[in-house]
Parts: sequence; C-alpha cells; structure tokens
Amino acid sequence: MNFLDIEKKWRKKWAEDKAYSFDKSKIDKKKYVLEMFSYPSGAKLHVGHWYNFGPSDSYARFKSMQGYEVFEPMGFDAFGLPAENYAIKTGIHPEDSTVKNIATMERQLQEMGGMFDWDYEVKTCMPDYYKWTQWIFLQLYKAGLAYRKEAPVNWCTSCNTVLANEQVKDDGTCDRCGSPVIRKNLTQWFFKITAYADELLSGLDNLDWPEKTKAMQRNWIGKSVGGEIEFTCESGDKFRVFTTRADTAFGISYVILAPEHPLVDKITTPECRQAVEEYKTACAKVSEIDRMSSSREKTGAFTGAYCINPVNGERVPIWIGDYVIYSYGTGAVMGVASHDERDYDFAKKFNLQIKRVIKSKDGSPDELPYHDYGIMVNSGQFDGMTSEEGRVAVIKWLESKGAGELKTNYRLRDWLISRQRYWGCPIPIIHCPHCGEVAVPESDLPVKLPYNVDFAPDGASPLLKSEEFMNCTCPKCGQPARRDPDTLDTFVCSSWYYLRYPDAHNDKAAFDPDIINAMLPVDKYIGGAEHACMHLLYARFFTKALRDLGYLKFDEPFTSLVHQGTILGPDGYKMSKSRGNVVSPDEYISKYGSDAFRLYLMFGFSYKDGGPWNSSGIESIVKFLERIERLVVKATEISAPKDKERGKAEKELLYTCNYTIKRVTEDMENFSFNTAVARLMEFVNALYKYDSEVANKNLYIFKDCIEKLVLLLAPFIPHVAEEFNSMLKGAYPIYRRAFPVCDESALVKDEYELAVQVNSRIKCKIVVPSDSDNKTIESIALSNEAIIAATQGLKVVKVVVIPKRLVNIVAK
RNA sequence: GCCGCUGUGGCGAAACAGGCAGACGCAAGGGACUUAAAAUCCCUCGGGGGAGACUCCGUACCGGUUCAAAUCCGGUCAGCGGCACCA
Repeated sequence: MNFLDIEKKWRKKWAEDKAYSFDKSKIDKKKYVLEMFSYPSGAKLHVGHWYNFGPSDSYARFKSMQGYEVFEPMGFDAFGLPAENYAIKTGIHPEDSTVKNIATMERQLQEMGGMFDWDYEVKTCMPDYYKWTQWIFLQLYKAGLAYRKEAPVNWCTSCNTVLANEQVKDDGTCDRCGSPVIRKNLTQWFFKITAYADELLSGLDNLDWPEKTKAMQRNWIGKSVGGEIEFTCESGDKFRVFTTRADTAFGISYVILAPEHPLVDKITTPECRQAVEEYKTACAKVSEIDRMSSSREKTGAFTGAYCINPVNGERVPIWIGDYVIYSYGTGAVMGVASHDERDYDFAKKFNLQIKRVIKSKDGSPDELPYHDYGIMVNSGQFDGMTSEEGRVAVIKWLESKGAGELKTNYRLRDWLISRQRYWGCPIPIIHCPHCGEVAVPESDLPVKLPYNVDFAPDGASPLLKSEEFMNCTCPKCGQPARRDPDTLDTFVCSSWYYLRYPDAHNDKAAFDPDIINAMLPVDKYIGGAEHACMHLLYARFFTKALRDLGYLKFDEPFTSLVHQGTILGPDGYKMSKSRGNVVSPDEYISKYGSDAFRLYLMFGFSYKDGGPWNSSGIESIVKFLERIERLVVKATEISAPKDKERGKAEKELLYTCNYTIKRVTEDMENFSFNTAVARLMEFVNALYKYDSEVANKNLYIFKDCIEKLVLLLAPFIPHVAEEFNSMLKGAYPIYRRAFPVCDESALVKDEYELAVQVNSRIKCKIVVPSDSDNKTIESIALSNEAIIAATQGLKVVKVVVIPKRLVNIVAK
C-alpha cells in the first residue's frame, strides 16, 4: 500500500466534501478543542508544531467519534518582532514574508490531515482581525483599564531604541549590537491587569490545569499580606512603607527609599545632595536585570534627612538604595537589620544600628540576622507576643493612631503593552493639542497599519516617520492632530483570538455574544508550558475584563489545559538553528507519510514530557500499519453470517477487543497516547495469534474485531483508517462513525490467575473461579503443592487476600 | 536562596488508587521459511549464582512505616523548569 497516495486521495476528498465543517445546528453538543496557534516565523512547520497539533487533532477526532460536534479551528499569530527583525536584516517587508510563511504553513497543516475547519481561520495581522483588537483596546480604555504613564524601559544606547526584556542579554548589553542597555523613562501604555490580581489568583483553584502552571501563576501574581506604616519626616513630609513583618517595627534602624522616589529630591540636605545625585545617575545605568540580582553587594546613599519611627518615637535616618524597587509596594522600606538579611547587609556596610526585637520561640539558635517568626522583645507593650500575632497587632495599633493600615500587595505589575515597533497592531488613540488623548471613534476602525514605512530602528517608533499615518483630524474638535505612533504587544492580539474563532468573519462586531457564550469556554486547550505567565495569564485577564463589560458570561477562557512536552534535538538540547540540531518533519513525511509520522510521535514519547528526538522506531510504525493492512485485506475476503458460537479462543479475543476499547478510551481522555497505541498493538498481536492458532475460526467475530480495530485507529491515523474503512465498506467519513464502546460483559472472565506469595515472595500462580470469595481463594492457595512445600515447617500467621491481585501468606 | 517537577533495563517508555516491576516497542542475539536476500513468522533479552527445578539482588542514595513500597514518610544527591533584593 502506498501511504502517500492514499493520504493525498483522502485529503482531496475531504476538502471537496468539506468533511470537517463545524455544524452550528449541533452547538449543544459542541466540544471546543484548541491548540495554541502558531507564529509564522520559521517559514515551515517544525517537529514541535507537529507534536502539538497532531496528537491534539487525534484527541479532537476521538471526541468527534464519541458524538461531539468538535470545533477545531486554526490560525496564525502573525504580528511580532521576528518578522520585523528578519525584515531589518533582509529588507523583505514583514507583511510579505508573513503572508508567504502563512501560505506555506497552511499547506503543511493540510498535509497533516487535521480536522481543522479552515472556514474559521484567523490571522491577527489582517485588518479584519486587528480592527477588533483595536475595538477591544478601546473598550478597556473607556473602562479605565488601559492608561498611559511614564515607565522605565530598556534602552539601547547605540541602536537608540527600546528593547523588550528578552532582547537584553544577561550581561546587560543589547542582543543585537552588544552596547550597554540603560533604563530610561518613557510614556507607555498599560493594561490594568492588577485590578484583577485577586480574581486571577483565586480563579486558579477551580481550573483543570497542570498544577505546575497554576503554581507558576500564583508565584507570578505574588500575593503578600501585610500593612503600611506611615512615617513623618522632620521636614513634615509623610511617606509610607509596606511590610509583612510589622512585628519587627521596633527594630527599625533606618528607612530606605527607592532612588526614583519623588520625595528624595525634596528631603535631601544640601550636604548630601551631590552624593545622592551621583548615586541616582549610577543607578540609571544599571540594567534592570543586574539591579534585580540578589547576589549584588548593597549600595546606597544617605539623604541627610531623618524621620520618626511611629511605634517608638525614635529618630531614624533616611537612605536611598536600589535594592528597593519603586514599582512595588510604596517604593519605600523600613530597614530592620536584625531580622532581614538584606537590611542586615546594608546596615553592616554603612555602619547602621542593629537592634534585636525578635527571639526564637523555643530557645533554638537565633543568631542575627534572624528572619524566622518568634517572640517579640524590646517592643514595648508588645513584648511576649508572637510574630504571627504581632504583625497584625502592630498595624492595627498604628491604624488607631492614624499611622498605618492593613494592606495586601501583589508582585504582579500592570502589563506594558506599547511597543516602539512597526509590525504590530496600531493603537487607536489620537493625540490632539487641544483635547489631549482622544479615542478613535469605533466607526473609524480599523486604524490601518501603513505598508510603506521605514522600519529601520533609529530610536523612535517607525510609524512616526509616516506622515500619511501620523497626521489626522481630532474627532472631537476637528483640528489637526497626531496618531499614537506605538503598536500593541503581540500578546494583546493573542489574548482574544479564541473568542474570534467561532465568529471569525463577523464584520459588525468582534464576536456575537450569543455565539461566544454558547461556544466557550474552550473545553480543551493544548500548548506549550512556556506561556504560563504570559499568554495564559493575559487571556484570563481579557476574559474577566470583557465579562465585566457585559460581553461574556463566563469567567475563565480555558476550562482544561494540557501542555505537550518539548521534542529536543537528537543531542538532548533544545532544537535551534545555531546548534544545528533541528529535525525537519518533512523528510519523514515524504518518506513514510503523515499518518505514520503522527503515530510515531504519539507512540514514541510520553506526550506531556517530550524528549530527545530519535527516529529509530519510525520504521516499526510503518510495519505496524502494514500488519494491520494484512488483517484488513483478510477481513475483506470474509463474508460470514452472524455466528454466536464462542469457544475459549473467541472469548479471549473478545476480551482483548473490549479491553482495548476500554483502555484506549481512557488513555485518549488522559492524553496518554503512547499507552493507547501500545494497547492497539496488543490487539493486533491478539488477532494474529487467533488467526494463526485457531483452526476452526469464528470468521464473523474475527471480521467484527478487525472492523472495530479500524474504528479504534481512526483518530490516530485518519487517512489510512479512512482507506481501511472504505475497503471494509464502512460508512464515510470514518470520523463521523461511532467510536467503539466497551462491552463490559466481555470483560467478565470465568476464572482468573493470581500470584501467591509466601512472606512477600512469589511462589506460584493459581487459577481461581471469578466469583470466589476470599475464603475460597485462601483455601485454594493453601492447598497448592508449591505453597505447602514453601510453608513446610512454618506456622501460617496471616493470609492476606487481595482479589484479582494476589495472596500473601505470612508464615514464621 | 525560594517554589514546582523528575530520577525505573543498552534505548523510548509502562505500572489505575500501596498489591506479580519492566506492558508496548526499538536495538541486540538465536531460529524457521528461502538457492540467497528482502519481507514475514517464532524464541531469548535487568544483573549475579546454579546443569537444573530454582535462588539471591535490583526502580538515584540512606533510613522508616507496612503482610506488601517505583508508589507513602524523613533525610541526601543529581537533573530540569520557573521566580529571584517583592520588604
């Protein structure tokens, strides 16, 4: 059988028949199976795409055969930096390269034989899509969830451009030119994801997601419960610090502000000004990555100013230091050298006071710095209180004096969404000299991305150089105005694509809420784990925000999530061009066919783990397919009347058949594809055994089992199974046929074998009738010759009988 | 440093929920068919000992709980992923 020809034949027929069209009239039986859409940068599908899409598609087909109306769309996350960088390097326009890459990938995806419904294809770089990305931006903007503020960005001093964090190398230099990267304040757009921090955290509890991913999101959101303490400077200025350890407040030896804190300039004394200014300049040169490194030596400068510790009235010096992060908490911290390692290091370096206020609860060693919870000492009326009580009590006491309040902080920051880049979705905002920031009226959307733009980096947004784009009229006052020159982070585009798919061609709205509320949430979402704290978090935020704006009636976009593992290069490293260990699926597909390749991916790896590529087993998959083919050919030659005569061999065959059905069904549900395939191989082996060993075959049962086998195989090898199905004159298309259902009665055996142990060592196997009770099993075991021999001279102390498993005889 | 995950034959991996470790397959070795090869089919295949029936050891390492541990508990080591001066 020529698998390549067969695959081509069926793909042609499926396309002609529109076999995989989603039937909207069956929406009540819908199953929305979604694979993370891909980024068309590499020009071709790689093994990773296959590993994501192939087995997922088999799952979708399995659900379809179970009677669900499966919606499995496909599309492209088409804006983004790689296409732009490629353009900068080669001069090929990002739109041209992207359109070309998409065409290639579409063809390859079709060769995969996925049941994707291409009528719902989405490409984020097309105006009919990004029009609605802009529309959603405006809804968030009007709701106060999108705003502009000054924020530090990574700035390459040589390229004169803003860099994303991932473009800054570990040593703080530019990924492209190697020049130093500094932090610079620029006005940027943000989404207020922090408004949803608490719900994003609590919502995780009810999601069927990998625990690991949920843990990462929890970590990322970083809830910490504590309080704020207000300090008054001698100048009269007030500021607050955030702390989770108010129980240590009596041990404050200094307070420390972030260098960017607005109070710094105001309170710094003339004597200290020069040192403070020098320190601030030095800080700006340090990259964010360096600054965040905990191994760095503490640095700082004294402002010359003092404030009063509200818990004990002590006079406390005010320092600045870059280990305090301006964007977290209040941008100011109390320095308790005795009970915090960082403060301890700082105090040691600058010779500041170190005063113990916590001792251990049980007298265990509590050398300073001692950061564990303990008992409060040197803390006035709080002496003797535990840290757990004190950290709340001290804040509450301060609250009553107007100098503090309980407060919860999150590590999560607002999402910076503006990019000074060309190949992205334009931000639909107009800046008017008279009216200020004005939203583009919805009737004027989309704000189209112009084609003819010089996108070579020179420090400003490329769109600034397009006068045709920039100049516009203010929708409010009609005066000349300028457009926002930035584009949106591509993660904005991908935060709502799963909402667009079911209503992909709606030109009146981003989506029809009625359709979306019926189609979502996504029932099974499959994609890489690397998106845990980005795409998967952003998409959840969008869903919640759009729900609150009244467009959606569900809280979470993805009910159930599976991460496929990563297929590494044969050398065990992540595949990369620079390492030269990239494996292309194409050569295997053109040699063995896409079904064989898909089946190999499903059998050779544990789906959620992945692992190094190794092609040594792929030929055996082809042999497996040929083995099945021989059975099918045999079956086509059989025309036996229904025959209920069942001997031992038939019972055994039917047992294997139904056991296979049961296990494959369970394994598919769990994405445990490798064991599902193993069970199918066992079934095939059993059919061969029956065929060769049984002289007087029940041909009806034999043929029936082969027909079931083909149905079981349909999700795994869609083309080849369709061919087998047609050879057997089964109804077309096979994926609309019912997946076999296990006949539990066939799994009931008259008798079964179980192992007998003496002192936990297996001595023999016995066969007992299936309905035996424990007593019967025990007596059969004890009367077995091998057991009598093994217990000779010993006294049986205890007999443990586990039906269907084993018997353990404890003898001394 | 913190959080999470993983560690099983020569290899990819199985083992539901404490109950026969290594299913299924690759590689390897042997055999049948063949003039020969390919294809196909059959057998062996964790390690040690034994002629053999058998027997001892074995799931990273050390200890514990249990009639019974790859699985549970405590500790150690190694690898992977994430976060990392978050107060």
